[in-house]
Amino acid sequence: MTTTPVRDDDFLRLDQQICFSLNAASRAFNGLYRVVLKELGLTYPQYLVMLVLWEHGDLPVKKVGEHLRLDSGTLSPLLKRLETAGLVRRERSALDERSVVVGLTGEGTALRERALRVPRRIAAATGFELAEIDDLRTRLDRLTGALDAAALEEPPGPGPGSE
Amino acid sequence: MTTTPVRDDDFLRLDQQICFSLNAASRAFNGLYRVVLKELGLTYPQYLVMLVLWEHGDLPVKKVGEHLRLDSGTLSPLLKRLETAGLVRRERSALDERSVVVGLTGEGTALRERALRVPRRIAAATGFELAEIDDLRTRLDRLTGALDAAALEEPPGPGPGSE
DNA sequence: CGTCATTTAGTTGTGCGCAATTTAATTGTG
DNA sequence: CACAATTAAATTGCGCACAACTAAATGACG
Repeated sequence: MTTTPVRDDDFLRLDQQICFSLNAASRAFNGLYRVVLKELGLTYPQYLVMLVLWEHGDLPVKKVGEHLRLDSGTLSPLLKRLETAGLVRRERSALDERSVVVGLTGEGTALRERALRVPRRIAAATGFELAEIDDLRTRLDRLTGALDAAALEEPPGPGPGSE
Repeated sequence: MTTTPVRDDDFLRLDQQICFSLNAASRAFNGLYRVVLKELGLTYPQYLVMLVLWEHGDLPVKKVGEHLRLDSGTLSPLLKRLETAGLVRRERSALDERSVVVGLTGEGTALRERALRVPRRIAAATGFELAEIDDLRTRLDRLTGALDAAALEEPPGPGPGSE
């Protein structure tokens, strides 16, 4: 361990920096997407769902959730809105009646053409080089992995091997 | 311009990576904070507000919002919950009756002692060196600045050209 | 075969984020 | 002083994220 000695007091301020910065960046992204996606009639999470469907084709709700780290509590109402908008269809799977398969309608498929313009506008807005974006993405993914792992270890007991 | 020629098609996938990674990291952070903050009875946004108050003392709602990039639509109900929890007090300013000053109660001030342990647990969970966290923070802040600026320029017109 | 655990969606409830609107106080201007 | 413009909070409405729970279908096992 290369733990640099830092007083809790200082740490509390450092902490605010990183968690807050990440939060702010995420919301700033969201704000820009809101503007750009408005003309497509999509919210940012809806756009993410459409990206998944455009890339992978028809998928059960479960699979969509795995791609986006979202559960049915979030996806069910969201997909219902996409269905109302005429972009997707939902049908019970014949093979497994528990599963609901989400598929693109013609309109949903067609929307992809208009969505192709979105990423360039977003990327341009960041002012970052592609390489830097990629580097940032790598670090963030590593961070996410570490945080998820930690969240699983935190709740049960404060030490190794209780219960 | 060092624009690497990339097809819109590829771009659409790259795009999913960066926006999605940031979103995922933010939610992963949120999840870990949820676990760690549970014993303090705070949500993550409430924790951010407390951090601001601990650092700056009593502040009008407006100032709290400036520190956190949040407006009264978010802060009003949040502060009401903190008030109900007995952590803060809200009083109309005598000098400017429009303004509501948010102040810590004794209980709110005391909570800081217990909160001092939080950052270390979070930082440990990331598995990142302090230097790397700081580097990441810097990049994210730059990103946020660029995105905010872009969001202000986007809405008026689609720019030179299209439509 | 029947029973029970697991899996998959959906529902409910709470809280956040933000746009749009409302209300009240303050400031600026003639 | 009167009156319009601005400012600060609060409220309303919508959508997302997540925990907790329900309902229905499937799979495992004696």
